[in-house]
Amino acid sequence: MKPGERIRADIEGRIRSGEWKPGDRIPFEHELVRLYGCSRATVSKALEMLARAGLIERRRKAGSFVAHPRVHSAVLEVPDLARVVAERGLAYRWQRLKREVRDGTIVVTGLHHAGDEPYCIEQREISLAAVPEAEAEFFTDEAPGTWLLKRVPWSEARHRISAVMPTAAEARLLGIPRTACLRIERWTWRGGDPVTSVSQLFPGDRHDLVADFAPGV
Amino acid sequence: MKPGERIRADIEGRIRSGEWKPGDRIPFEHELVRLYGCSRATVSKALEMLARAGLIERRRKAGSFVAHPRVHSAVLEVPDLARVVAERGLAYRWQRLKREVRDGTIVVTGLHHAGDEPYCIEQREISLAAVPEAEAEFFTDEAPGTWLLKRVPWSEARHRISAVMPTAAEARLLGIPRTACLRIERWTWRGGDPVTSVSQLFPGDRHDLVADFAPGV
DNA sequence: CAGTGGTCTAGACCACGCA
DNA sequence: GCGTGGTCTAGACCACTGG
Repeated sequence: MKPGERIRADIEGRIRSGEWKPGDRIPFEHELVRLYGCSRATVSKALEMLARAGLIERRRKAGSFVAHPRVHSAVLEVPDLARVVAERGLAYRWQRLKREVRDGTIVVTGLHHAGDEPYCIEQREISLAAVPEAEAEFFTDEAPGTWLLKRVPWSEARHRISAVMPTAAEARLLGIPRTACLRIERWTWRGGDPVTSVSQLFPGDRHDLVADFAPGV
Repeated sequence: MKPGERIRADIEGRIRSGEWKPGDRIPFEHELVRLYGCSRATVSKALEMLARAGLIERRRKAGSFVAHPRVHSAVLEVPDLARVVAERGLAYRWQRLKREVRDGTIVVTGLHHAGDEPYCIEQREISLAAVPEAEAEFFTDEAPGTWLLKRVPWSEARHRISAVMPTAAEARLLGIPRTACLRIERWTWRGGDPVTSVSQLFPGDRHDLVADFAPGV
């Protein structure tokens, strides 16, 4: 095992096992240099990775300390619908319902299907200022999300997840009674300018979201 | 500006502006060493940070490339309920409904209130094997989540978010009609052993979740 | 104001993977 | 094979900050 890896694994183990508790000071860099017989750059890099993973907190002059656990954030997987459907062994299909242009924005409405059943209602807006080539697209065969992923440069995004009752029209489209649905809204920017936004509506019994929190993994 | 910072900001700017597009190869490390007149360790560290941020992808022998954007994961904030309620300018209160012990597990049920209204039903399980001192706690004044955060060492967690209809009893507790609710389930482990799990049920119109995705920030 | 972490230089060896 | 990124050594200076 490489020296840096060994240091990281060793300290991580002591923290996860509870031997070193939140708030405890871990050895100074120069002490670790002596303990492990390697250079300070190696020790520093190992500590930096632990700090980035949220396991320790580094303070000038004071040293490095075992961080207090915070289960206040987690990594949310936002899976590709085609993949989710395929993983359940069902055929995926996109069905465009409507496409219109208003105020320099393309608005596309459609249905994602799993097998023969509707799975998700999607309403997508695309800014023509940000993605002018979208004007020539009709999104009949490919969902706009899939199309965008292949073309749009780097972006920031915000998601909002909520539980709502579907309108009568939405319930009809999804082929369900009026029961709880999960709504995911996503806004995407590029350099501060809006690129696209989407609202997806899932029957509550057919879709959920999973988020993991695992410091250091 | 420090050399490493300058390199990182420079490359990041070229990527975000679209000058360097996904799939493009960025200069080799030794070229950047020459361009910026600094050591390879500095260049390497700058590239490592960009790679960790997901902006570039590094491949041996081939070089480093601008990564393709993926909006497939995001950071989900899992806020402290007391804080959320306080931020809305309402009084927070915890009301324990039941506490029992079965199979080496404490099961606590209670209500989080915002102002005078119920805000969330919580059912919490705590493993006595992992947290023996919980046996002496009654959780009448403090929600078990708050109590645990102060005591339990590091942990891994998994969240599941879904939309459900409340049972008649749940709707009565929340003081709402039978309308869509957001359910958040969380399981927490320590070193692979279960520590606690919780199920929280919110009226759909009173709570939602926000997740951000901002590569490189 | 002493000692910490933060950052940098100049060099080196290695493993991997494309040609 | 050979050049790339991955990792490491040994040493240095600096900014910050806690005692």
